[in-house]
Amino acid sequence: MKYSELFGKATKSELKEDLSANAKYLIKGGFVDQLMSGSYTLLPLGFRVVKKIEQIIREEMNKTGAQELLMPLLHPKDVWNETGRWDSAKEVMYQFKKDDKEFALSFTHEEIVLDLIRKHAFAYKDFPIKIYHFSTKFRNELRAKSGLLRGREFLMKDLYSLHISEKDLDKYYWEIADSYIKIFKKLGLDAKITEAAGGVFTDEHTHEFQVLCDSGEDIVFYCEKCDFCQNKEIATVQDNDNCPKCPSTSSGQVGKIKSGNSIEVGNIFKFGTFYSKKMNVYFMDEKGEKQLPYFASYGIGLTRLMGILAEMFHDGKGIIWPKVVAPFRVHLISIGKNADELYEKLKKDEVEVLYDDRDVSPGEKFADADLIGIPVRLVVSEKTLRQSSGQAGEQIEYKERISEEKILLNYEQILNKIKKN
RNA sequence: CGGGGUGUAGUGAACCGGUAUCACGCUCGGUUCGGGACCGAGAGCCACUGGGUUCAAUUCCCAGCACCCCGACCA
Repeated sequence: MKYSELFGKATKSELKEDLSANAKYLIKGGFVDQLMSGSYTLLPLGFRVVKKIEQIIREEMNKTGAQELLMPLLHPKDVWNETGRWDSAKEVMYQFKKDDKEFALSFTHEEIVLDLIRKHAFAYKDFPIKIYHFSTKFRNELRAKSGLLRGREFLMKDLYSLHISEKDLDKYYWEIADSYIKIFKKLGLDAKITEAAGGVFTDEHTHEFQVLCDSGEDIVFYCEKCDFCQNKEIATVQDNDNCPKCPSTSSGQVGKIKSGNSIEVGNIFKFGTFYSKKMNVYFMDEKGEKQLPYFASYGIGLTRLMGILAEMFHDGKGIIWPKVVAPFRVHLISIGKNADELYEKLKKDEVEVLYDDRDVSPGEKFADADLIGIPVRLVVSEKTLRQSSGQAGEQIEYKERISEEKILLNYEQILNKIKKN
């Protein structure tokens, strides 16, 4: 992609001081544009990041045997009345009337999934069912804030699974928990599985995936040694307590409880047969008897993840994207002379490259490259050309966003470095 | 929903009871070209909306709306 042709470029404009870090860098870098409070356009650059996150999640979901589909966002009132959530969740749900019919914009899909199941699955042989989609969620947050971290409209991956036994549900539930941890790890995030309250989803406790982060709005109590972690809202421990989960037999082995701000990056819910019963979802078991399937749902907020990554991985100059989600793999800058040839070569070798071919000053190109945060920066200039004389082949300056070190390499070396990881 | 703040050009700000200024950005020309270059010329704001006070309102007052921050609440 030639940067000159990209829609939604970085801006030199000053932004208001009180913006959260993720909003500031994502807006300044040309990743997103705010339409209204809690609602953002993903500009081409931001859309690429979200698509990368989506693909990582998709691959992990598919590995668990889940199947992707796409469900509607406009829902009739009836289906929400079946579980009583038309009323009980009306605070978060956008509800409206049109031509005397009542609708809601989707804030989740449990009811929709169950309606689907009762029309398409009847026998124990049809289970387990694991279906997911990526789609927009609308939630009437009392207060949208912190840029992409809490919006009223955002992208989410939601997975729903149905099982013929609690045991089978349990097994898959923890498989997904593992899968989530893997996903977050790939994104460079160390997420803690956290016991939490279920909100409008369930009265039972659920598991959230929390990432420690100063600007997070949740507070978690966690063990410094093991994976024990509880959300403050239900916490049974406090700072400096001995961890209840650590083996307490050998003294000195028990971790202390610490607390910290955190951001929720995912959430998994076990519903048992609660919703199936409300919605009359049954299957025939081996004995020909009607049974209620066990149900669970699992969510990850994609746009929130992009926000968290920007929030956590930046310096004073801009974002520092993890390689796996960076909008491009390489940021190519030309100074003085054009770098068209190198650009074409990289494209031919299937390296995702953003080529800043604009006729602007070197300083501006460097500043924008730092702001956009692509992992590798390549520079072609008279200077690198001069330094190439006597070398075998043309030398190109190579610099990683995370480091200050600049080195000169030839094309093959650069390709190796990029392809290596 | 309570508390606080802000609405003036694309962005950020200034001023003022007599319809508006600056910086950045943008356009054109020229000079530049390794860390947000320089010179010159230009375009661009019905001052959020509605009402009130006044000879006169962008300015003062009231209401509404929007956005931001704190809180409550929530994935």
